[in-house]
Amino acid sequence: MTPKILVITGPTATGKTKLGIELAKKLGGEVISADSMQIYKGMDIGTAKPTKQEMDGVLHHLISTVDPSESYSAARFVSEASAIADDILRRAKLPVLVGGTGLYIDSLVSARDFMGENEMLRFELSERYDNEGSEKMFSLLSEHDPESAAKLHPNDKKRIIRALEVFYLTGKKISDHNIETQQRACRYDTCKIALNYADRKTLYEKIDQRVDRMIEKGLKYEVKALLASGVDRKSTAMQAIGYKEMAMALNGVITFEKAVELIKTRSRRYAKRQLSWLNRKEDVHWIIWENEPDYLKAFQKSTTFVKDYGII
RNA sequence: GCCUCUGUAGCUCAGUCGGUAGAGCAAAGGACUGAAAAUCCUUGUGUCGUUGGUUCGAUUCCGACCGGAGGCA
Repeated sequence: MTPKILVITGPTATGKTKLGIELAKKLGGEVISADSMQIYKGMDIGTAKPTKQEMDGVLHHLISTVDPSESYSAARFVSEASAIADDILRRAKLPVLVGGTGLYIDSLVSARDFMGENEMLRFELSERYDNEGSEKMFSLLSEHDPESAAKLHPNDKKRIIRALEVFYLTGKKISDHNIETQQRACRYDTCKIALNYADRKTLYEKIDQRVDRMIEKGLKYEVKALLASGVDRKSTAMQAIGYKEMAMALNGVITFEKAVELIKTRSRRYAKRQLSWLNRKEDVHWIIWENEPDYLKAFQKSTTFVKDYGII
């Protein structure tokens, strides 16, 4: 029988962390973070990691486990998170997957695997893309893997390169692999709960407020420390919203005020992308806040979802 | 008080030698299979400050008025 797990997701600044902790506490669960940036050490304020107090005795996994100089990936998340989830289940507890990184969540629950990589090859392909042009590389992909090419735009450098990388590395088409994995049985049965605000404006206000709070808490100094420790500007960790902008401000490229403004608009756009990812999922139970989060109500609602699902 | 410049999309601005308008940013929508807080695609947004006049027709020309900026006193 497929094991059952609980998933708490939604766009940034909607209260996933808190609800996740409440539910884990009451249901005898442990939290597995599904967040591509909370995974990094030393990035606490800007990623809104829960503090020890906020965790309230609930065990948390995959937070601050990776050095910012390393680059994490969906593939690595799947292997680590599945091992942890299976261990939690073995101990007869409930894994509560909490986070906003949709690709990580989907990849984990659908038992997706990835087709291997070769950094050197990827680098060469990237060079060729820049030198020979997008159209050339796009038609190259059309030759080897027309199905993938049909789904991509010539400007989509990242995906064109990945598809070519897979082809040159394995001789197989990434599109075939994708179709095959889609037909595969899921690793977990999930009760998915997603949080959001009824009004887009309210969501954006909450995001703005949260950014202001991060600044107050000293995001600037966190980024300063990170850079001082030698983290590369181009590292995946430094692509995080809040970090790249603050790094630019510290470097004098933009003003501090401009950085704050940029962090806000990019966070809003990020939330929009998260929503567009989630909106096409049909198995999501939405909990919609009117103006302020009502955790008591959300907790009760979630409990009924979980019961209906047969998790408890 | 007088003179000059100025008022066009949410913002910054372009433009129409008179035939009701367009860029960037913001925004909205979408995609997403080893960077995903990443990356990529698509799309608008208007009483052209108000009010008279000239004209077949005014956002465009002329006048007045109301905002804004600067200069002279």
